[in-house]
Amino acid sequence: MIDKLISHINGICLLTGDEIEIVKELVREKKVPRKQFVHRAGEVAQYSAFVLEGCLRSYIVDQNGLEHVLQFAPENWWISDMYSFVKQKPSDLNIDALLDSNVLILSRDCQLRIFDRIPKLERYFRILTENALASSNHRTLDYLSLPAKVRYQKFCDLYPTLINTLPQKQIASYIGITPEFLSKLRSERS
Amino acid sequence: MIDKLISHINGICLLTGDEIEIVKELVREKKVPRKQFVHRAGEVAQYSAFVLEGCLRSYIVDQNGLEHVLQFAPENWWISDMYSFVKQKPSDLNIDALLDSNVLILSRDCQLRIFDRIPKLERYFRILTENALASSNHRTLDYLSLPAKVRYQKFCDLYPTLINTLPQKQIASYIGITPEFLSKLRSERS
DNA sequence: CCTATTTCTTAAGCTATATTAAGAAATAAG
DNA sequence: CTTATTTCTTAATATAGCTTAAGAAATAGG
Repeated sequence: MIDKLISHINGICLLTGDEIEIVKELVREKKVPRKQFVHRAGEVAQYSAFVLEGCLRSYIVDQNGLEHVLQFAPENWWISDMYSFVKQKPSDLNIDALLDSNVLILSRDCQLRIFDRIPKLERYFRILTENALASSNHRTLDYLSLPAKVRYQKFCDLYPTLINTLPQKQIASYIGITPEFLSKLRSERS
Repeated sequence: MIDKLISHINGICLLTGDEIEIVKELVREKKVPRKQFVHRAGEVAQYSAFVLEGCLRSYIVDQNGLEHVLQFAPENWWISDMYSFVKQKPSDLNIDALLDSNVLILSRDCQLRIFDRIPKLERYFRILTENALASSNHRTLDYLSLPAKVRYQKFCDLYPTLINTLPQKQIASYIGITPEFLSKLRSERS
């Protein structure tokens, strides 16, 4: 299973056999049943998680008790509370499993230590973070410039797998509308 | 002037005298008068820019001809079309100057070469990108969960300098509302 | 200084999306 | 299987924020 992570890293920068062994020692495999938390609002994020199977999400709960999804992490995605993980301060993100999942966890300590031992991995994470920022920028601009229907269509194009595995409620939350309104959009033809 | 960049880098990871010289050779100073473009939609982003004086912004123009601001970059901020800069593909962001400005520009080629020569700088940019992603996540969640008035108040708290130097129009665009509606919000008391 | 341009304000009417509610359908969990 | 829980749908009503328009104020640039 851990080979999924190795393949992912190798897709960005090739590791030697020794380096692969080091990586394998740094991460820990963990089962996360549906609805179980990987990180709770108010706590300092200890880990970043790489999803081997299943799907996690990060989200906040607002003053009215409504949830707002920041990120979905299906197979082969990393997920963390970036702010809390990097600054080692509490923030208000929650991370939990939407499906029974299996993940690898990496602590910030380990990550920082590994950056000194294997600069190639600092590069790997730099590139992942650059890509994540580019995607996030794209999402921000979509939110600023497009009506809900178009944002939904783009979501379907971008994440066709998620459309079939996740409740519509979660997708509505991600694109920033109520589930009732998404239901209405979907019932319109074209 | 270029020392502003050196100080900024030193605030994150200390450079040796030699390294400082190398950095100085890689960037180029450039004046950017108000309204002049640093990057145009449809082109491949050659440069990332570090603002020494003035203020730049990145934005898109939507189908209706309306502008939507992704980022402001006052003094000591980096700005680029991250997607285009990283992938070396065209995208639809524009970057121009809101005030007469003075910037340092760094090409992607130079940046990648410098990462191999001075790993410390790969670290510097990794950290900047992590912080930018954390901020972007925050903005996304604010947009999903807060009404315009609160988003405006948070903007005022976060960027007090910009409130006084930039046209309200630009700020309205950043927080995702029309200038007319921002004007209305501002006229309400409390 | 003077003029052109850009920005800001106000207000009336409009629309995309939210809220509430309640039943139907699907799914989870004993 | 059966029941409880969660999710989805529909529809009526409400509202935050948009559009349009037009004048006032501020600013840029000759």
